[in-house]
Amino acid sequence: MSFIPYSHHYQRIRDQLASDIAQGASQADEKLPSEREMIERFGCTRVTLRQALQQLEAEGLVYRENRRGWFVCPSRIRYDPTRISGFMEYVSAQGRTPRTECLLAERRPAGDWLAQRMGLASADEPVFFLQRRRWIDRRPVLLEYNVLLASWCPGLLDIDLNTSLTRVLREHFARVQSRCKLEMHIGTVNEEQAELLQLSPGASSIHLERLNFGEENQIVEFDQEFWRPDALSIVMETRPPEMK
Amino acid sequence: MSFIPYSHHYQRIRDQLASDIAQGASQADEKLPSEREMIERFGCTRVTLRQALQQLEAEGLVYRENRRGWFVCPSRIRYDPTRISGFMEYVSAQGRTPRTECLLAERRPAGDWLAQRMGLASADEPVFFLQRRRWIDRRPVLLEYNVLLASWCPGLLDIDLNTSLTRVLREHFARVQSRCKLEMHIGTVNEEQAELLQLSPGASSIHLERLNFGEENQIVEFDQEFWRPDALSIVMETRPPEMK
DNA sequence: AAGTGGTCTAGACCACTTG
DNA sequence: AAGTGGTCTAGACCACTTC
Repeated sequence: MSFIPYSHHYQRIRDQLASDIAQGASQADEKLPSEREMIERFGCTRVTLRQALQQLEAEGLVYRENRRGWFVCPSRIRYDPTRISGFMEYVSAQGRTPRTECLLAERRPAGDWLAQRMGLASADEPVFFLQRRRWIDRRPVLLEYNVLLASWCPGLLDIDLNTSLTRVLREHFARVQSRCKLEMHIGTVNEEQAELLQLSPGASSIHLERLNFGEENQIVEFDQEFWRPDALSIVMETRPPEMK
Repeated sequence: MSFIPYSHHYQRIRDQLASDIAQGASQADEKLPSEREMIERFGCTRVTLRQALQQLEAEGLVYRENRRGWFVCPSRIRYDPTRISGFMEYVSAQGRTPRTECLLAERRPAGDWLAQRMGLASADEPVFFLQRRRWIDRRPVLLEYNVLLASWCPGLLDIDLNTSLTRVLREHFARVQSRCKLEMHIGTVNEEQAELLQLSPGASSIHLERLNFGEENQIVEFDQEFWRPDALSIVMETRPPEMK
């Protein structure tokens, strides 16, 4: 008898589910059978099955909706966070259906934390605060918080924001951003964010922060983005730093 | 009696461990007590304790070394993948101790896959293939695979590569790279990679691919990097695209 | 109302690391 | 040799979604 390399039960289950998906037995965004159906098929306990599913989740092959079940991941969206082009544009360009939902839009004083982050002279400086949720096809993939200097785009709140902010700024205010500073890392979502993204509490996410600069090289916007980690592939091209 | 919001047992355990860490009861890279000690302290089963630890792992507060136990995460290294400056430089600059270990360095034909990826005329084009492991303080955090056009830096293999590749190219070959194309996403490591990074099999990682261009804007190098996801914060600054 | 996923218990065995 | 973490079983209850 030939030697068969040892592999754990959950690994074999993972492999079977992965090959089901690869062979197209399940389509993108399609729901997998219930856990109790799957443990019958694989002859294991739920603990073991869930270990296999969590592995596939980390690989970006399946995703979970809180208490709703497991689904097959669609392919990733390619996203260049250094480009000014908006979500609506690049998702459409990749043959998918984007949707933007404005959850909150208000004027408020910046406050200490933001004033420091944005280099404002006063914590009373008025800003617009937006919270938006963005979808690709059937799935919410991104929670976005925008903070804009109110003096830079007065009257922003009178405009429909369930769309591309880039375009609104360009068309209503003739505003274009020049450069930005980015920071990103892997983290988790809090309870509120989990609910909005239909994630299980404590699920992991890609956290992205951006400081945007305006025409005179002043800070005009501060963004935070929380992405479902399986939803995107981050791409960018650089040019060499210019000599001074 | 006031209403106390419901929270799960594993969440309370998470909170206690998190506050232990925040208060400095455990230092960076210090080992936590064994799981069996902790379940005694918390009065739960190992399943529940491990759920709490996996949550903290996703947050980047603790990390795991396969079969060795759980450790407290040190702070993240800030890394700009668009900069040419090397690992050794920016890790030192942040007050940490970097180490580079060259695991493999050989000359070989590019092969079909790489030839296409790098836009080479022939699959026989010779390249140097390097595999290096990089450490921060006591911990391996990065697995790096470099493929360099042999004609661009002949004799590279005669040089000590347990150091900064950037500096070797600059000092021995007077080579500087101009721009690059980046792609990154969240994924998992395979078995070999897990072992080299002392990760549990199937652990998640940040996967980064880079195509580097030389002086005449030709592709001269293709890299892949696999990072422990808790080890870094990716930062970058952009300039606006130039008008044509 | 039925079924689902999320949480949890109380054990067990094994391969591997540590002393 | 002892102890550790990784894997796994066979259940259970509950909150929530779906029908």
